[in-house]
Amino acid sequence: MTDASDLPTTPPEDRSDYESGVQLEDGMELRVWLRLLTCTNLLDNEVRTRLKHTADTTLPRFDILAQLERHDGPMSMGELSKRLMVSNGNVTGLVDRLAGEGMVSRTPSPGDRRVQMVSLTAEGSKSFAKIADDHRQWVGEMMAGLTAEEMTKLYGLLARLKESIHDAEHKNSLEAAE
Amino acid sequence: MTDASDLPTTPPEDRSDYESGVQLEDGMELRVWLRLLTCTNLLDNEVRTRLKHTADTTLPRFDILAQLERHDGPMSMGELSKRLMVSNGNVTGLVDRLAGEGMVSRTPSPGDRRVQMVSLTAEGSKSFAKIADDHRQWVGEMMAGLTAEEMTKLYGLLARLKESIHDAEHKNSLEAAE
DNA sequence: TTCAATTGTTTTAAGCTTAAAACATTACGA
DNA sequence: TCGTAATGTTTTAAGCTTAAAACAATTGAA
Repeated sequence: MTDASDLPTTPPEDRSDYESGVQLEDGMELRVWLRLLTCTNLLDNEVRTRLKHTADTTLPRFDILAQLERHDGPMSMGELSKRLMVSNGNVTGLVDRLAGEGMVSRTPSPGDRRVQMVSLTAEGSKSFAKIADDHRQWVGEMMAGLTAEEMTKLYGLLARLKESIHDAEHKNSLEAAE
Repeated sequence: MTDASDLPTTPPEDRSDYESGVQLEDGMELRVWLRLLTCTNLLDNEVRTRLKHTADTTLPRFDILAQLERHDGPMSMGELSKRLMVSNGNVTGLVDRLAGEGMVSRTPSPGDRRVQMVSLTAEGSKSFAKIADDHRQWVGEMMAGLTAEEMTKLYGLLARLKESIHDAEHKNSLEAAE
């Protein structure tokens, strides 16, 4: 647990604004995209920074703990990889580090000797609970400036965007298949 | 330039949906955040994939070319680093690779022997123009499902969110300074 | 039964990223 | 002038990420 004296004396530079380079001729699509990127990165960087300062951990490691907590019981490496939607090799490395920190433990599956089962240790579970609370609070703070109505509207528009992207991807893979 | 036969026969897995793990008790803020992350990653992954397939390059390298093109003339490593809002060491590596590909050239500054000036080669400039066009088109395609009105609303709400995050950051650094 | 295909995991090579240390050069004050 | 502080860049160490190769174990068909 780092105390406040470890924090930088000057606030970290804002490294998240992709909009500064918008050109006059750029269309609305590009502007929306860049602003989306800006917002996501502002939030993402803030969460990563706080995670580092308050819990000395990282977002990918937190994500592993979250999956294990949710699943409630040991999970195989492959299952973790699928749920987190990252490569197998990536999970191997992350679990290595978490095991080194005493947050998770690895045991070979009794049924299938290829399989490694991963589970939260007591410490890992305790640590996760604390971090998840903090995380929820941080995100709440960052969005405190929006009214409930604005959040609902934003949520809806993002759903529309998500659909639109999925459609475009689908069209694209049809073209590629020709 | 890779041809279509290099594309995977099965579409790449969707590795971008962070919303699958939303819990009943999660608040609206967390939901908005996760959907924001989902949309950004869908777009981001799609752009990176297409960049790789059509131009065999990466987003960070494209960003460097974009800065150089916009600036219209040689730029120092430090200036690049500031504009891209990434570390100096990062720029060193990226420029190394771009120079290896013949996209940019490095020349020592005549006035100050510490300074390295970077400029686009003819090939780099040509390559950038092509990629930038493609990029604009891709983003357009992904947002094609939104009406102009929806895009405007989304743009506005994201501005509100951006403000809200900035406010929260400001508050947080005041607390840290106590 | 045997062996080839499949499945689960780790390793490797490459790239992106940062912070901090190391280096090189310039600026500036005593 | 001299030496120290500041500035610009690169290097290093560490972590995240992927794709592809390597390994290990299991499955299933001949």
